[in-house]
Amino acid sequence: MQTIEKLLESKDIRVTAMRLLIYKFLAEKEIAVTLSDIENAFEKADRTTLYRTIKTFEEKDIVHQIDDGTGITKYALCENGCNCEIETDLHLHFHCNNCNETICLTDHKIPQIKVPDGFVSENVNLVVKGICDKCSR
Amino acid sequence: MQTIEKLLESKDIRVTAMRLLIYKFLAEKEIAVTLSDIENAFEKADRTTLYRTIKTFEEKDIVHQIDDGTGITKYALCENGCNCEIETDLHLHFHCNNCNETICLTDHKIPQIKVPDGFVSENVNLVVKGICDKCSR
DNA sequence: TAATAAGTGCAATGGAAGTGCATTTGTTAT
DNA sequence: ATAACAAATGCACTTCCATTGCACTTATTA
Ligand SMILES: [Mn+2]
Ligand SMILES: [Mn+2]
Ligand SMILES: [Zn+2]
Ligand SMILES: [Zn+2]
Repeated sequence: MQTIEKLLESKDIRVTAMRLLIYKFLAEKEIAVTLSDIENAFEKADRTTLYRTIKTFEEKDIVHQIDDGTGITKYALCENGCNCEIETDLHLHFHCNNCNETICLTDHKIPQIKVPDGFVSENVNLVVKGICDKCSR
Repeated sequence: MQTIEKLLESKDIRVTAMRLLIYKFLAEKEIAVTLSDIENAFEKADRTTLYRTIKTFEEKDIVHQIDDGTGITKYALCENGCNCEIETDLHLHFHCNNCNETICLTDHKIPQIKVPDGFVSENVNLVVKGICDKCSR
């Protein structure tokens, strides 16, 4: 779509074939993906390119990184106007113990967390683990 | 102390010199430790032994694992009667972006998190990042 | 004391993240 | 249009941490 190119340009990211493909791949995935997932989807491309593309997207706040506790970093597109710069993604993430998929619950914002005196909270990572909607029914 | 031996026995863990030492090491640390931390504290012992000791402790719910987002697994003693079996540690963890230390905030329980219909929450991992009390003053 | 099981040490493996450098592709200035 | 330059890509390699196989030692128990 035309809009993806506009989006990339608006974030000072040069439009390349690879970047468009990776963006589309992320956009049509409803779940967070690992680098290996991307690798498998683009077997012709080099791992490094995919890695650096994701890192570029991350720096420019197009994707955010998710640490769901599996030890493998996952990535997902940011919401429109998510402003990761200011506060890292404020929504919570759900990791399914059954299918091992991780999903952004973008409507579910992270509640205010109180910390003891002397501690300063800058951001919060909240991962709920359990059974996802696909696996529970 | 006598009590450590009793504790280990009550959890069906054989008492060995190494295990007592590692337990004591964890007990006197107020922060969560990495395997490397333990390794540095016991240079004479083999990495594998330390690793397996920690894993044994983990299985028997004497320590719990903490994923603070640094990519390196950390460990800390469970609270008395923490019952990790039922619900993984319910308290929140604080990671200091300055000194890189991670601490259990055992008094600060994780609030109830609502998830969408169809999702079943089994447990929650909550890591707050910011500046710790030692670094903020 | 012999048989057995558990604990420990050494070596090696595997997976994922990250980096250096050469090559290719795209942009900009002449 | 061409040359000069900068960014993107591909390949090889490295590092770091987690994990395992197997031999050896130490502790239990028969
Ligand atoms: Mn997300
Ligand atoms: Mn803890
Ligand atoms: Zn699922
Ligand atoms: Zn600190």
